[in-house]
Amino acid sequence: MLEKTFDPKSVEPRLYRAWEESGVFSPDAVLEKNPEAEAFTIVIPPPNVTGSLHIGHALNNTLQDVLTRFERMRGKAALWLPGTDHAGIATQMVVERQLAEQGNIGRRDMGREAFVEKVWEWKAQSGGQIVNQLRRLGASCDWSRERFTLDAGLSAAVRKVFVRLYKEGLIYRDKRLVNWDPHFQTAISDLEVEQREVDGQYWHFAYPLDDGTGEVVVATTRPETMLGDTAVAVHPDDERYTSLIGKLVRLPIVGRLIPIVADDYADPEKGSGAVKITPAHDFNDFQVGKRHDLEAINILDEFGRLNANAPEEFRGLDRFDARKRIVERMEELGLLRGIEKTRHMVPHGDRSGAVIEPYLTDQWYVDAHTLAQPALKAVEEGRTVFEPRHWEKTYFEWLRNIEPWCISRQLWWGHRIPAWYGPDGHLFVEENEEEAQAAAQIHYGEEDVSLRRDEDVLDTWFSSGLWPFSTLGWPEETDDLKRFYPTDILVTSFDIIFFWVARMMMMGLHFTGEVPFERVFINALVRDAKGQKMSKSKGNVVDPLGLVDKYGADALRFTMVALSGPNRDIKLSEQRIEGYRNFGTKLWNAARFCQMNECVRVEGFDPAGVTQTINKWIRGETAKTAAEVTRAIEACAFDDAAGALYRFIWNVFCDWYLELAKPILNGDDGAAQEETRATAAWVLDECLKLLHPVMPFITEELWDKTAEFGGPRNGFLMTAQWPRLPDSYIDAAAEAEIGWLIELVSEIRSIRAEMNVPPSARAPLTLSGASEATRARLTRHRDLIVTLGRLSEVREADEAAAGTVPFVVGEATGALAIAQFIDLAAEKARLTKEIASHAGDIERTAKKLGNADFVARAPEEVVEENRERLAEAEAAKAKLEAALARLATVS
RNA sequence: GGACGCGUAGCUCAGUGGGAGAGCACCUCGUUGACAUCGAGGGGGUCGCAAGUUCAAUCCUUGCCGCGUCCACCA
Repeated sequence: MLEKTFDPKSVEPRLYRAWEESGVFSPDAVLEKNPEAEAFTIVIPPPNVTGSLHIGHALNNTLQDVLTRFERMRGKAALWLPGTDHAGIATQMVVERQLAEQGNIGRRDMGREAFVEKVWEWKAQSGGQIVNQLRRLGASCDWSRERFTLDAGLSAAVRKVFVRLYKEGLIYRDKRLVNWDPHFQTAISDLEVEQREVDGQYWHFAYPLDDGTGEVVVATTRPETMLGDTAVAVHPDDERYTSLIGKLVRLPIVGRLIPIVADDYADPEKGSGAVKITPAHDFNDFQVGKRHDLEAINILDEFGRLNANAPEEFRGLDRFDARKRIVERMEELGLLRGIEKTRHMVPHGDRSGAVIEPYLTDQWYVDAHTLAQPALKAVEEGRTVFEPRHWEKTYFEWLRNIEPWCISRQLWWGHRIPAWYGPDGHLFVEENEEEAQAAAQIHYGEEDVSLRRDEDVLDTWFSSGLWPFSTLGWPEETDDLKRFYPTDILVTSFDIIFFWVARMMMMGLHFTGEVPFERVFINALVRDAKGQKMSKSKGNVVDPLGLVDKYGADALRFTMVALSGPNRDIKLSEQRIEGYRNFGTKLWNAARFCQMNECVRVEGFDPAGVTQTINKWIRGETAKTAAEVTRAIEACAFDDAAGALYRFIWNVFCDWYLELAKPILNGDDGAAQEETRATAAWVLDECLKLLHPVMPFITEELWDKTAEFGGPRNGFLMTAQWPRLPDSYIDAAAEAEIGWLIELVSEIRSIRAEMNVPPSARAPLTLSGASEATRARLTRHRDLIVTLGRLSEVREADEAAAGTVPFVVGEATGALAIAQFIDLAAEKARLTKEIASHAGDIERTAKKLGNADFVARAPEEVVEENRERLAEAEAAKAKLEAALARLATVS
């Protein structure tokens, strides 16, 4: 006998282990039996190796697992390829912090090799926890194919890609302004910069004209940058300044003579209309500098301190100290013309939180513009489709305005750039040192050349960009690559469309000639119950593993699926999870009911052959549900799938079918009983299959437990065949009949409740005005109606008698003889209200039908539908009016 | 400044050119052997506002109001 409730805590780990050990997560299990099986592939968005499972992962990975389990059950060689990302900055940060906590010497003292070794040690010990957390969620990843972005194979792929892009001219070195993170002392890409609004000030400085005829006032929020000023720009059409163009100002403190140039960049509307130009420390100024051939003077070192290009007194000062100092000095010089408070956006490093400095350095760049073109075309042509579709606009927007991608990082943890410099600085970009040596020997014509390898590593996203094909063995022509690439669908969130999706498209198309995935499903962002973004600082972060502990993985999974509608945000409340836990319990108890009533699977049972109306009906409802769930998952309409499952299992199977089956199961018609038992068992099995992708644990457990009384199963539910039920299972006559039955019982219940008839009171029901078909139905289901309506008997009558409570079902009038419970006033009110409601309906419909344009222009079936509605409403109203009249007579 | 999205029941959200839906919450009743993590019933909405298209608009178009997100911007 099943327990009263399902116990996820004991079942989940046991089942997961059983699945994993049996090898069913791997597509190889399918391919062994059917080498021709169609492939289905998802590569996981590799979580950071430093990460732990957050609610966004729970959502994202649940959806991937639903798709994978679904396709696996449909007989495909389904591969969900897992792995983790080495996460350059994040990991280096974690390990550095840990070294500090343990009182170790720092990274720099330790040296590169030793430090990298430490990171690998850390990875072996505590890295990749998240992978086990995914297991707790029930993720059916093929762990035998697990990859790491820094493993040997992926490293080889990275080197190959780098060298090829370099030789094609799509990777190059350049000296430009980069976003410099003084905390980590590395360049970062535009995407890693986060604009934050902060309090700031404008300082207005006067720069004296060299000829002594006056001054020019400029404003800045970064006074220290004035030390690197090499011009002042004014708009060519700004009449206030036309006479000054070409003149020189003497830069205060520094004493450098700098020109006043005319440039469209200067906006007469802003500030004084004159703007200081610091080409080495401002992106706009850099462009101005290029146009006017200005010197770019770098005044900072890699820590953000003032360097030797600054006057003596400022050297070595932190940029923010220097800022104060500059303001003081300008004030002393009498050149501070004003201070203005402001709130403005300031760039910060997304990892370090440090204020980013535009900084002039040599870095490696990818010609993203060139690579973007095929990536744009592929989506424009629909070779890759985003869902929801509107995200394509975001993708286009970014790719059409893409800037060169700075890929070098001054870190130690990552893919070291395969570039070597000869003694004269000549570059050799090769996949390994031997090849670089060989190239150098050819170049220099000497035997042994001493080469120095580039110190930098690559942006983590460079290797992530290769993920869909590098994980499958590229550049080798592996069987996996042939079979599983391009992948079918990528499931990810919108915040990495630029970082990751776009880069995979660029790299995938360039190196394989094919799109890396045919569909991109953008999942929602999980927020707290109030709709706020979860963040550690707000303290509203929900721990998915805590929820798994409390409610079970299935409940969390169902919640994620049920909330995955077309919206961009998901507001997660615990109440919702609780509700879906209850749903699992409901299913569990339905199985328990089946067990108690010996609803046992019958080998060779064919639902097509059932004869009982309720069995024909539930067979059709099951088929409809299977079709809907299939359609919904195929379309990534996850909420629809969850809704269809919930409604069918709870509101159809449990609320009605099992209730309707009770009289038969307890009755004495042996054949009907046998058929109903077999049907109930069959429906339960179909429920388990259909629900399995969303709630794998409880369904697998029930699959196993029901075998104890239903005979052994042929393998896991996980590998059972997905229901494919023919439309012929739907029987219109049975549907109409059960629909009528449900309506009748509902009416009876409704009246009983409204009249406060005690459940123990059994009342007789009469039915008048019934057609022959209805009378036949009545005969067939008399026992059912009596039981579910808690009636004493059901009679046919010529008309509803006085002292009864009437209601309308179809063409017939039912009447409950519950005179002793009738509150005349309440009953009068009820009838009046219902009559009014019909009257309203009649009025609206009649008006519509009275409109000649409507009758002439609306489709015929709509007109006909309205005519029927009008007739029905009029008939019902008439019956209720008659009842009201009788009521008046009685009183 | 540019782009995108959203305003439907108290809350969270589905939905459709032709009679407004679900879950939760709320109210009433209920210990009939699957289930109180439950059952039966009920109340509750001029579908943000305005105009337009249409025989017909919650749905399509435009404008407005409100909310949110992303991108750009440190004169």
